[in-house]
Amino acid sequence: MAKNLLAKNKLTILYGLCLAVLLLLLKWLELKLVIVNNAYEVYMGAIAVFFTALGIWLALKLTKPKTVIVEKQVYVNNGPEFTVNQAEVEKLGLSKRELDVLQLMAEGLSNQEISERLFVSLNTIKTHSAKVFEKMEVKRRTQAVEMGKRLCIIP
Amino acid sequence: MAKNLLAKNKLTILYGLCLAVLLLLLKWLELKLVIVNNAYEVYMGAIAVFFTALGIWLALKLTKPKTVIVEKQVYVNNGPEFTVNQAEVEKLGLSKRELDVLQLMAEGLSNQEISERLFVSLNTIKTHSAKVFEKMEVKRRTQAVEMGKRLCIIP
DNA sequence: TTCAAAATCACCCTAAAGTATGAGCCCGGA
DNA sequence: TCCGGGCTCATACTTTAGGGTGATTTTGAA
Repeated sequence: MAKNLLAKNKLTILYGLCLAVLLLLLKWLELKLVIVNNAYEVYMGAIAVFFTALGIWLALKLTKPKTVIVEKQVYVNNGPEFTVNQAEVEKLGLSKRELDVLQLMAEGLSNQEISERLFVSLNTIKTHSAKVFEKMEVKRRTQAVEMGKRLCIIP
Repeated sequence: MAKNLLAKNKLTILYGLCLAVLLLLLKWLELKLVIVNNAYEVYMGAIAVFFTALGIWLALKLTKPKTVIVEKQVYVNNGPEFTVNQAEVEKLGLSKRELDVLQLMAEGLSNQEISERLFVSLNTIKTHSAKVFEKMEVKRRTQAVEMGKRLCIIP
């Protein structure tokens, strides 16, 4: 957010500076060189071309790219032998404790029961589960368990 | 393709016309009105602003919208075919509707979503789920799903 | 040592899940 | 015809889950 504003301000400042420099240049030309009155149009044209280019450049720089989300199917094998898919765990960024909570969730325990099993408070389990849901991009514990099993994170 | 070219030419012509008109206007002003020499900068500024706007407009009109393709992975289970363990279902005494509800539960759906999927009210789903829990002798939906999978009642 | 992430816990509030009870409708079997 | 089971829905209530925020402590890596 802050960076974006900075970038925009940078461009605005740059733009203002360009204008100022151009005007100074014109003034200088007016004072130091012989300006034929008939050459007005040339200057006008030059300015027009320059600022058109600047406008185009600005537009190209400032327009946000449109994002298109393409779903890519990934097939998951769920053979009889279970081994924790460590790669998936790391990809999701799940910590040890979060994984513990997810496993106990998958066993059908309530948050209260999980907290008793792990010797921590109910609030702690709520925090962990919330983080799990956030990282796995799900809304409910049932979905988290579903996904966890598919990804071989839990048996 | 042809239409595209036509459109581009149209814009180019329009652009050229704009420039010509502007120059004519300036010439006219120069000839017919009193132009204070000190007002140069004002005209320059006006031209700059106008052509910058024109450039931005041109860029926005002519460029194809920038697209960034983001691949989102969707995990799909392609395990061996699943066959319902009918014997277990009968042993538990689960009705067809109760089995439907259990299956959708296993997919991580909320009671609300299940009710919408089956075109019945939320209360009906609550009744079904309560009966499922009673028949399966579990306390929570997560436990029901766990047991259902173990008994091969659901995939 | 210092810094960031992980882990812990609390409080408040809303949403969802689950419990209990009652009731109406439909269908197939006794 | 009557009965029971399955399915539907409702109301009222309690419990659990989940969201949001903020705080403290622990710990591991730079």
